[in-house]
Amino acid sequence: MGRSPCCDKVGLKKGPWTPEEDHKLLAYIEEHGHGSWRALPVKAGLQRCGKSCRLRWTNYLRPDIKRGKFSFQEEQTIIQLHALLGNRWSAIATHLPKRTDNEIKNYWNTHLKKRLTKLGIDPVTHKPKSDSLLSSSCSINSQSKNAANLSHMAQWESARLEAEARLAKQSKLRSVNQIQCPISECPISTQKSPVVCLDILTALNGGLKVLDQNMINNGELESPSSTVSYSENTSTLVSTLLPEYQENETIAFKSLFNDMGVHQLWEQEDTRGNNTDQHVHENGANNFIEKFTDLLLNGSADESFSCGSGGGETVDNGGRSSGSEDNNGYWNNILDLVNVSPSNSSVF
DNA sequence: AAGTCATGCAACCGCTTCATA
DNA sequence: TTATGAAGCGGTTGCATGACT
Repeated sequence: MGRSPCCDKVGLKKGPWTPEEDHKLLAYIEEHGHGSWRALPVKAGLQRCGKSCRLRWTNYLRPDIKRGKFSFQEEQTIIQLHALLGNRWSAIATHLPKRTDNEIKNYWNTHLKKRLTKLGIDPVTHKPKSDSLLSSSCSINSQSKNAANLSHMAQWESARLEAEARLAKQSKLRSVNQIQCPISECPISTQKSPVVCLDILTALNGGLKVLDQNMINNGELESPSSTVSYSENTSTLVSTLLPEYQENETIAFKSLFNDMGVHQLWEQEDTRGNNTDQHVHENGANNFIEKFTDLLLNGSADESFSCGSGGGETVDNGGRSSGSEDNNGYWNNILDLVNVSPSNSSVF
């Protein structure tokens, strides 16, 4: 509610930090930790507001910050994540260790946004400004199939990234010594639960893709989604998808899935209508991930899931809409375009 | 050499979210 | 439940620097 008044105080210095100020801040935090940012400037002998100190520390002085040119891999990651998450720089930064949200934001605004624009791609929607970019080299039919495939893959990836970001956020809130699965009754041993939970989500994601592909290959379905995979017996599914886990862990997860009613999440979708309807498949898939991640993180499926929802657009906080249903199918194409246009080419 | 423009980045501003009394 | 303070976040600004004329 109330905005911090610290920066309104007269007599506080603004503008660029001097090396002396940096030294004072660094020395204080190294010795005492930052504690309350509001109280820090006085204790550290700085004529700055706490907010300014926090910013200087998090964006510049923190020892775990990587500075310098962004690698090609980092650029790819930013573009992918921006296509999925929009201008949620802090969420994007969680996937780029040692880079700050401010640095990523600046790099996007000064480099990547312009690069996409030059390539004829709208940096907001991540859609080509003209469809000709996508249709020039392939038939409309194969294009639509590819788009459907990419869209489906992107939705899974979107859900996975969102879950990862949320797990990362959750993990910050937990004590280092008390890492445990957000589900209070999680039957898996606590020492590796968060990682295991993310592994499970990732494995399910990857496993379902494999199942889907197998079915497409076998001519069992045309769409990139699988009704059968959704209604697959949960125990079989877990055993199939998670062979790397010890038997007792797999059993525990089977039990967990059944206790949580996860196996019913797909069935709820499947029983609503025609199973051959691709839209139903995708909704089912998204609902599964949505509810599953919510169950993992909150123990409830009530909270709306903002990314990759097959039935609607993505709206993040502040009303910035990124229209993910349409967007998700495009970012692989975008990356393909960017990938063939290296930073040092004349295009940039 | 001087002036102008473009670029990159650090820092600020103001709003939102979260925690707590 | 509400009010408040603190922290987080994203948009924007302003300055330093380099390129260009």
